[in-house]
Amino acid sequence: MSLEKQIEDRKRKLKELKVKGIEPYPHKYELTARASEIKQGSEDFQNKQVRIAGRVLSVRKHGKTTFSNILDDVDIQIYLRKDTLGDKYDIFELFDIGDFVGVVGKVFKTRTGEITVLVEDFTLLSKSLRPLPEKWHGLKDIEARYRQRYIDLIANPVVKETFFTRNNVIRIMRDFLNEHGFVEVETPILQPLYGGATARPFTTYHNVLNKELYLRIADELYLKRLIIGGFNKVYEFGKDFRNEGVDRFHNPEFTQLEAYQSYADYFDIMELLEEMFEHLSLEIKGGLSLEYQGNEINFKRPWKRIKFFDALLQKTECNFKNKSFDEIKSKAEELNIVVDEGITKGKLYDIIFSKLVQQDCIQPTIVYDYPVEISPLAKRKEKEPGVAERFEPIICGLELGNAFSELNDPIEQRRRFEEQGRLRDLGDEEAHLLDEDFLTALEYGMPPTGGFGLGIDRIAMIFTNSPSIRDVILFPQLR
RNA sequence: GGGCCGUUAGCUCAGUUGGCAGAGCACCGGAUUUUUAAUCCGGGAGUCGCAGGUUCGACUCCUGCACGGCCCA
Repeated sequence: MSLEKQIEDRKRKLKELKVKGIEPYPHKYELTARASEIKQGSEDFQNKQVRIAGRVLSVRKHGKTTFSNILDDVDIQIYLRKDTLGDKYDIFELFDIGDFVGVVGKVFKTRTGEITVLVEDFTLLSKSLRPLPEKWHGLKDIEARYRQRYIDLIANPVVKETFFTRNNVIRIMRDFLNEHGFVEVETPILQPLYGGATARPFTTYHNVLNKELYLRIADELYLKRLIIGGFNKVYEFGKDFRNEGVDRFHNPEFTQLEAYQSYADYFDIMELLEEMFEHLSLEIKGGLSLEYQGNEINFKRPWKRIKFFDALLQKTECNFKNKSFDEIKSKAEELNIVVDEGITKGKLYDIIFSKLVQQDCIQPTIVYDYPVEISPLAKRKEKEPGVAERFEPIICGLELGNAFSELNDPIEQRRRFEEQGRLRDLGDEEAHLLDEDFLTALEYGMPPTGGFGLGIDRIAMIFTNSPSIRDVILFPQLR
């Protein structure tokens, strides 16, 4: 039957129910148990009366008896008999798969041992007008799963598990930081000037203020202002927005955790992150290892640590440190890396690194001491010109975040911004903007500080063994 | 931006060399008092992603477009 006819038929049943004086959309229903409690503690519930509710998933009718499964937090079988329900039994004829039903009845075990509620009374809680996907193939069409995630959640129970795990990741990290004396804050998403990352922004407009605003690409510069203001340890979970392509690892809006700790440097941050990931793995997986897309990952401290230029040296037998742009470019071409016209030295480093090194970092790896050209907010390394105190944690070839000893010298920071300005003039649209207000704040003095940003979606991918970022975002961006 | 693959009933999928549009589930009618992918009998359900082209004839071949996926940039 066509979809239209099926909807018509359900509306017909809706009318019939109303004619019989049944309200199809009542306001509430008192529960005494959840399906999961009944199933787990079945002995305690045996022969006890319960009130439960859920969405009808399947109906097996045998004349004067009917079995049905309803989906609460888990699904549970209910059993209706004409001899217990009398005339009311026939009302169930007007129920469809997808309807919400409330049930009063006694818990028992069927012949085959399945925990079941023998229905003594039932109530329509919400009439569904559209048919659900079929029961055992579920909903497979990837586009439909993303566009109509609510159906995906009903049809594919594993999806709910993924998002419970995502929730756990965030909760455990938040608890961890709270226990380590960090204070959670909220900073502006609408910013007059965007900064803190190398990316293009989304632009919007405030009518009353009559000015352009940007959706933040990072929280960094505001959190540092709070360090300047005297917060010793701060963090923020929030959405950042980057106006770039959409693929398996990128969604234009994504969740980031940023944290800053005063009097710390990037080595302290490395240890903090290692500890946090160990803790996360223990809490979620019950151990230090997990499988991600066929790779066995172990979070045990200390992680492998390798310097940016040493990693490149190992791969290419070429020392890229302190080389001129032309030297790096010709070496890249030698390595069959396509170099776009007008690329900057920093971008070139970035491409070579992600092509040659990042892919192969399967176990948790800390790559540190990045080229200063691509680290405009990180402190320069003492006695090592060209290198900044910056690291990235990489797992399964996935860049999970970014961390520095934060640059707190206002004069040096101004020079770095000015250098970014030159790159912008040469056409690099992702170069950082000079933020005069931030420089003013720095001029008041920022203590030595270590900080990090972590991509929460990617971490959720790893802990849920999801191949695509869209699997861990409830409503991912589609065209 | 480029390459490859996909789009057929509400869902999951077949569709042969270009020759009547198919199945299972779901749905509708009937039988059925412990089923669980219930079973049995009967039924109807389609803008074959969209727009062109080739052809006597297109789900099928060609071109363009849209949406999605993977890979590359």
